[in-house]
Amino acid sequence: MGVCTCFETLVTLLAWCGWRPATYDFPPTIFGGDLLESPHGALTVRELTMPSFRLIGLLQNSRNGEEVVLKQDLAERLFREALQTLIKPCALYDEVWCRVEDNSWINNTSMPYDDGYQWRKYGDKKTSGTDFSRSNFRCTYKEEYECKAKKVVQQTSDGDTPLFQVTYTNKHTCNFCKTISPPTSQSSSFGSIEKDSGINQMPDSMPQLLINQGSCLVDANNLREIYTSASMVERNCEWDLDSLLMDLVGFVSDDYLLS
DNA sequence: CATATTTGACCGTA
DNA sequence: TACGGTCAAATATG
Repeated sequence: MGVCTCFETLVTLLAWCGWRPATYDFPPTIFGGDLLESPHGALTVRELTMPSFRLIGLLQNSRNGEEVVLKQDLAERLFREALQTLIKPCALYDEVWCRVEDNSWINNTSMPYDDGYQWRKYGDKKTSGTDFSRSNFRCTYKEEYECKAKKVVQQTSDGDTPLFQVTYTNKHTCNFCKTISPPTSQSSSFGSIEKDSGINQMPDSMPQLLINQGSCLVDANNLREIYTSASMVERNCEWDLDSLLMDLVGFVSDDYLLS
């Protein structure tokens, strides 16, 4: 498993667990630049898109102007952050999805994140009643695939934990770079939690991504089975996290030593 | 040079 | 006429 595949795998797993990488997908001015700190302050991540994880961008940056840390150390930090998030995903991201109309979803989040699609900003408006501007995005592949998907990002509050309202309209028809999308009524797992008051969390179903593992494609569900030990299952726990960590760090370390 | 963002102009709606 | 969504030329970025 090469290093990029390793990271793509990790990001896929994280996406499934609700982890949200920091990106500059949203107006950089909000954060004063294109380097964002993840909310729990573990890493600065740059130029992260899913599923094409831009490893170079990640490795080029470290916190607080430090010299780039040792690659293996950086990898371990990333994975440890990931594991912490695997254990407590909901505590880190108190986000809520609300359905507005049939083709429209609102996501209130303290952390705008790369949702796996590629967007192009086409407008920025000052709106009445708020000091924050509203950013309009359309799918990058609007022309190519006649994709009508759009999203609007509106910061709704300031302070230590600013809030953002992200409105998605129309489903993607491009089927390009899809990882996580607003929940759909067709989502089987989503139906079970769509009960009270129209407020929902993201569905917890594994994204149906195929992960390029060497020469063969492996369904993400298979990966989960690999890293789920019998004892963990018995205790109704999720993952054999230590095994996952050691394997991932091992993959990355090997690649670093070769480069 | 290709692609993305910024930003004022334009236009539809209420 | 105010507001907000979109366009598109200018500008930035890699």
